[in-house]
Amino acid sequence: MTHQTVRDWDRALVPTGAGRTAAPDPACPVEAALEAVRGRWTTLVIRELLHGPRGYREFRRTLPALSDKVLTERLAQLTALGLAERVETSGFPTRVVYRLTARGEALRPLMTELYRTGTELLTTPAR
Amino acid sequence: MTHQTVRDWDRALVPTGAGRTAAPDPACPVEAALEAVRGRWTTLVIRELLHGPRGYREFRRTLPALSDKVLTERLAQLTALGLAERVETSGFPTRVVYRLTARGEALRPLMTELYRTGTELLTTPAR
DNA sequence: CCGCATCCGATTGGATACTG
DNA sequence: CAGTATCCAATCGGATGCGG
Repeated sequence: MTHQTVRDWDRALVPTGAGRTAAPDPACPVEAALEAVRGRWTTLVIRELLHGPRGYREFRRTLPALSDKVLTERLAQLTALGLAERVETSGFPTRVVYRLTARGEALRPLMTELYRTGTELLTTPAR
Repeated sequence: MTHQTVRDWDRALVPTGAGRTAAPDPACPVEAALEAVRGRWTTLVIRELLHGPRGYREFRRTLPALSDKVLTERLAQLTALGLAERVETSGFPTRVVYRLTARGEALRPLMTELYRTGTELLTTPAR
């Protein structure tokens, strides 16, 4: 067996070179995924969007303690990442909704896994 | 069909009451999972630990840009959450290693999923 | 109805120097 | 070797007030 730059355990855990970073790097898949759910309230906003399109005031209703500023920031963040989009209906009165893009739907398995892992952590005592 | 407090989509996405929070809450599984991977360099330290036990200087070698301060913080954080443990061998010279606990091993599927989702996000164009 | 602008206190993490 | 301690700049997020 010849020398290999990539060891077996390395391949299993980080299949591509992008995962073997020596420092935080936006090109690392793990960083990219975390970027999408980063910040307080972000996963809550995503959860709402996973339930379906939502108007601004619907967020304010289901997440009462979320301020205008942070909500605006989160929607801008998700929009900038191409995970959600702002849709303005052409009727009257004009209605604005935010909805997940196909890209945003890619977060569903991650959210499920976060939920599953978190449940495991919460149910198994730390010590 | 009678009225239900919990709708079907709700059950699928957030199986238990803990997932239907109206604000950020440590008791929410998603928050609990994110707490474990929170902070710059954290997933990199976890990745190293998923490869096996590591000494302090091994971290400094494989993650050269990681400062003493943050490394210490991350190891303390993971230890406090019961995800890693500090093991001091009784031989001479004394050797110190950090290794994942059984609880910490629970993060492996999450790391894999973060990697998978991130790869999907990086390979599908935002627009 | 759907936000944006500003202020400000708290948290974060990098740089640097020091210790058992 | 295996960390601590201190300082500081940047980021984050809550409160409040304004605007199309």
